[in-house]
Amino acid sequence: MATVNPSPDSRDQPLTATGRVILGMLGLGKETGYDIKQLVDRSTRHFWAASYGQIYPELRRLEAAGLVSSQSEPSGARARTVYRLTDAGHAALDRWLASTQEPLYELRDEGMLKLFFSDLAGPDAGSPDALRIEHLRAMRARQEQKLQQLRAMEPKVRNGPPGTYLTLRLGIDMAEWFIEWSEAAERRLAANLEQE
Amino acid sequence: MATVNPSPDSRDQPLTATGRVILGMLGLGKETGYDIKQLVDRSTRHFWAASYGQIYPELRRLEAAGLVSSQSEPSGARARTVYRLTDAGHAALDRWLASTQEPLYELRDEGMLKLFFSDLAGPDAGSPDALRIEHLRAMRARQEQKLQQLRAMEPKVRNGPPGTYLTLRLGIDMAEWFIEWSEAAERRLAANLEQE
DNA sequence: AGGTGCATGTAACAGGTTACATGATTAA
DNA sequence: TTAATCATGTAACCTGTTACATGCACCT
Repeated sequence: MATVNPSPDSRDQPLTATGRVILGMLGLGKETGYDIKQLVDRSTRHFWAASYGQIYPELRRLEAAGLVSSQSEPSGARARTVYRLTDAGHAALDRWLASTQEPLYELRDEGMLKLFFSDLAGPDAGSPDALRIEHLRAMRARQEQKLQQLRAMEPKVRNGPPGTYLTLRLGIDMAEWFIEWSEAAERRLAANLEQE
Repeated sequence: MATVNPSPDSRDQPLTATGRVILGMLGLGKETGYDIKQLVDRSTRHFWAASYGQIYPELRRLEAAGLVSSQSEPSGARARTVYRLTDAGHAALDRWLASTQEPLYELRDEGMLKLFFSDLAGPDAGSPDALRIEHLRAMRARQEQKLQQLRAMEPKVRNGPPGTYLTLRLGIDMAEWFIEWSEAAERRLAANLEQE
C-alpha cells in the first residue's frame, strides 16, 4: 500500500519553537534579526526568551525552508538584511496558531528548589525558617522587578493588539499575586520564628 | 604576589544546577539514580525536571569531584549502585542552600506565545477571540491536571519536611489562581464575541 | 573625539531529550 | 507466563548560551 498522504494532518512541519517566534515577530512587522531581538526583549522575554545565537541562524534555516524571504537593504554602508514572510510562511504561522496540540511548557525555578531542600541546611545557615524567608524574598525581588518592567510598558501596549495586551495583563496579575502570596507566607514563617 | 586563596568565596564550585538537585535528593535519603528520578517525578518536576540521561552521568561527575561516594550493593543478580553524600558533598549542598546570589529562573510557555500572536491568525481559524478562548482552555487544562496531581500527594507531604510542603502549597495555590484567572478572562472574551 | 545604538554574525561550549539497549525481580 | 517495576546506562541529536569579532551611523 503506497500511501502518498497518510493523513491531512501530516503536512511537513519542520518548524522549531524558535522558528515560530520568528515567524510571529515577522508577522507583527519586524524586519531584521536585530529588530526581532529588540521586540522579544521588550515583550515575550518573560515567558519566551531568544538570543542572537538562535535568531540569525534560524532566519537562514527558515529561508532555506521557504518560509521567509530575505533582501539586502543596506542603509548607507551599514549592512541590513530585511526578512519577510512568504505565503508558505504565513500558512505555517496560521497552522501553528490554529493547532490544538498540547502547548509546550517548561519551567526551571531554582528558588523553588531551594525552598524544597531548605530543611537540609546546616545549622550555620541559621534556622530553616529564616533561610526560607530569605529565599522567598529573593524570589519576590525578581517578581517585583518584572512587575515594574511590565507596568512601564503597559501604556504603550494598552491600545495595541488585544492578544499582546492579554499576555501583558496576565504577566502583571501573576506577578502581583505571587508578591502577595510570598508576603503572606513570610508572615507565617516569621510567626514560627518568634514562637521559638 | 603569590596568592593561594584569592578570596574565601572563590572555593571551586563546579556544581551544576542538575548536580545540586542530585545532592539535595541524596540529602533527603535517596540512594540510587533510579530512586532520585522517582522522587523528582513525584515532587520537583513541576518546577525542575530531570531525565536519566542527566542523572546517571551527573552522579559520576559528582563522584569524580569527590562530592558523593558510590558503593555497589546488588540485590541478588540485579545491579544496584548506592550513592551517598561525602563531607565535601554536604558542605557544597549547605553552601548552595545558604548562597544569596540570584536564583536561576527560566520559563518557556508556548500557550502565552500563542496568545501573544493570536491577532495574526488568518480568518479560517475563526475570530481571534474564539482562538484565544481555545488557547486559554488548553492552558487551563494543563494547570488542572497539575492541580490534581499535587492534591493527590498533599496528604503524604503534609506532615513531611516543612520546605517540601511549602513548595507543594505554592504549586497548588498558583494553579488554583491561574484557573480562576483564565476563567474570568474567558468570560470577558465570550462577552466580546456576543457583542458582534 | 567618544559613546551609544544599529546591525550581523560565529565558535565553543553547556545543557538536556529521546530512543535505544539490557536484564533481573516480583506479583498476578 | 506475563506484565509491571526495579535498575542501569549510552549515543545521537537538538537547543540554547556566552563570548568574541566587526564596523557604520548618529549625536554631543
